[in-house]
Amino acid sequence: MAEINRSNFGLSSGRLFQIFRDGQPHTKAELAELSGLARSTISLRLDQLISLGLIAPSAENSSTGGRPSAQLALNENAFVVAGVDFGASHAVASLANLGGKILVSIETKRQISDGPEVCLRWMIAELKHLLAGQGLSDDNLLAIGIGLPGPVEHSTGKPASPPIMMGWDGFDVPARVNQEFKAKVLVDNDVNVMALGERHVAYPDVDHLIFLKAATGIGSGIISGGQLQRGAQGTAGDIGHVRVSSGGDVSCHCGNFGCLEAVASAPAIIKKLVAEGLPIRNTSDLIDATRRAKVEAIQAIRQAGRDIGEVLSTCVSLINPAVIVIGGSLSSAGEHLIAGVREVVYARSMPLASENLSIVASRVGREGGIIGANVLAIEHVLDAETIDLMVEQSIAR
Amino acid sequence: MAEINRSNFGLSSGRLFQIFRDGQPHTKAELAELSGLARSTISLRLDQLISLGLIAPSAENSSTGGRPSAQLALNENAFVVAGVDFGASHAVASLANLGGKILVSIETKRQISDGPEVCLRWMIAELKHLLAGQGLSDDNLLAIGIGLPGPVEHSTGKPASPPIMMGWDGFDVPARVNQEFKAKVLVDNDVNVMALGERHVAYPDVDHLIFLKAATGIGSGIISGGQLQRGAQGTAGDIGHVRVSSGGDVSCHCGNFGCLEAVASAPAIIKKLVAEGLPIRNTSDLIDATRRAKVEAIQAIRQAGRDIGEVLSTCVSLINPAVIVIGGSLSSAGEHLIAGVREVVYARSMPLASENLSIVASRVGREGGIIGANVLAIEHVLDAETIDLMVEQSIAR
DNA sequence: AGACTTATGTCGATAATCGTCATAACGTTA
DNA sequence: TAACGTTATGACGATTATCGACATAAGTCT
Repeated sequence: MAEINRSNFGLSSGRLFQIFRDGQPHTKAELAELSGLARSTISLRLDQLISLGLIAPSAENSSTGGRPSAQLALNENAFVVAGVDFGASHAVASLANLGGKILVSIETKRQISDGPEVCLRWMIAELKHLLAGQGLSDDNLLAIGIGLPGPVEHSTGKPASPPIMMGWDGFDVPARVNQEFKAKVLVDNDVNVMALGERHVAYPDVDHLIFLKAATGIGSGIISGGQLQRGAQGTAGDIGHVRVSSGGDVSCHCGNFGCLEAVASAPAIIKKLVAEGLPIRNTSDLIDATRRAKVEAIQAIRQAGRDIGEVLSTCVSLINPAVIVIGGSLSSAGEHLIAGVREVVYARSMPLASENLSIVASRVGREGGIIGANVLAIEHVLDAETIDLMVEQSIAR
Repeated sequence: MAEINRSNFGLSSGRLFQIFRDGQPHTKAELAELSGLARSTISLRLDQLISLGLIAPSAENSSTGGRPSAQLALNENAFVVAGVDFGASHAVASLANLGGKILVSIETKRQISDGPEVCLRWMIAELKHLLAGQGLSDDNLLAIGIGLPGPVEHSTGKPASPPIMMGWDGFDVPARVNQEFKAKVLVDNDVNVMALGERHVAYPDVDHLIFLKAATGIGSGIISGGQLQRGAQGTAGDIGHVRVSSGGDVSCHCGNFGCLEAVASAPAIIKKLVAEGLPIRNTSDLIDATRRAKVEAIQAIRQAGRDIGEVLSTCVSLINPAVIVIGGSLSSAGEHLIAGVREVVYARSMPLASENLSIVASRVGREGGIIGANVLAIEHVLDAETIDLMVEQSIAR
């Protein structure tokens, strides 16, 4: 019957579960030693997690002379989460398993400036559609991660004075979504979300990482001390409007002069090249030009890299990261952008801070947004407290 | 009211104790409701903490119609910790209670370049002396916090390639100290330590704070997300060698050009004023000159403030702090330095990041170092795990 | 003084955890 | 193939930890 196993002391089921988040299989004996609890107690706890589906037997262990130990591992397919990435003029919705593997995704052209009601209605309809396509009900969806192109107060899920998101300011995104899904809703800045995605895929063990996105705008997501840093108002990492030396008195749409974004963003570079007579209309034209080894384009990209590097060298002094990842559409232009970044950062940084610093191109690329959005959701779902709550509820009924 | 907060289940004595770290008195009923445990269980836990001396009855509560509840609060005098602050040419050793209140301190002129053996031997002798003066034995000292003027790998307590600390590179400070004291030894950069001190005294509830020290050198301590950020190599916050626009090709002792420290540090300002013919030999001459309203000195300090502000404006974009504290000997020069900082930071920062930003002078001043060093020690002592360990050991005997 | 209210400590009841033991599952050896 | 050694597992009684109720203490109010 419903034995009430309240984990009052020591490791609760949820905290025990954290051990499995590395994705590796573990034996009961191993867990018992790690936690200091008796094997029989561990068994009880694991039974709870197994009955929830979160843990499942994995490949059998080879014998060490006696009965082989059963291996248990995280069951990535126990539930699904959703990851949604809104850009300025596009949107992607996706479902992923608990391992962060994208199951399905769908992209559309959609203006963020259409406002929250329109955008979120699209998202909700699309998620319901994707769930149905996977043969799942709404209850299988435990959390929804959303990336938005502007500052977000993550604790409440409300956008904060976003410059390009008309109608979104202060809109209670989780409340709106929860009218349709009871899943937990996590909202964050899109660049923060991309930082999470990059870390999840390529640098799971790095605790100090800066992700820089260079595209129409320039922004960064900062992971320091293993945690995403959001700052007091949720604007941490907003480096697009830092003044750079080559900025001079170039005016920026923010109202100031000489901002990084005013000289090194895709529109800024295009504007400059057009003034030089090159027939470049958009970012993909720009990328093409660098692929065709058009000298002016390459030089412009490289200079943008130097400008970005100037700001990043300050970041290196401040944050002392182990890895800087360069992403965004501009980074598709081969190694030219990164070469410029490296040139300046390594010239300007103190030896101790730069000797173990890697400056690399994004490995996940365009998928970083939705992967990160899913990671945002997964981190909530697999949190010890969330798991403890699930265990409790499953005992209650 | 009747909501049982089970997420706090598994509340060990150490974790229960965390509630008392606010220094406020609490009643058993309050704790029981907060933790979801029965009052009788709470009583058992509290008995353990009381027998350790960590908790003690405080002022009686006024009755609300029935028997008044007994109030319990953190007993700040249960143990002592030590805080030691090494500067380039001076050193301070102190003892404090668990509330961070300095009990005694002693200062001396001492060159850090004398090396770790000489400096630490002085420290050990002085601490033994101070303890004896308080009528305490070595066992009453639970932890020692040490601030050093250079980068430190906090996890190991070893200085990392410090520029001005000859002989300290890689020296195992905790191991040396533990030859004499069994107390836990925590080592960190002196500016990080000052940030902790400032926060403890003046901004206990602020989770995003930057402390800037402007003196012989320029450095900063960054508290973000409630935690001191140390970076991958322990050099986070090292902003003295960020290039500033007014730096031009002024050479810096680090080997680079145009560093903030090369134009806005005390020696840099003095050098400039001397070149203008003013009779200024050291920092206190400089401060005096500003007190006597010497225009050249005030202008130089204000310009230093602008230079520092230039770097801090980038920090604001990156970290999005709620408070920036300006400390160090240069900040003693009235409001001139801060005025320069404010001028640039508020001009350069985005509205959302600056509307709730305070830029203020250090309130603790010279004592910040030792207070912070003690806080470093206290944070370890009052940590849930440390307390749990103490409880366990007291049960064992 | 007596009724009422609220906090506290005690103690039996109950639930959670532990430790032991019989058993299961494997390899090895006779 | 059977017997034996080895190691993991589940079950169950023993042990602890926690809970909940109750009697009592210490106040206020009438």
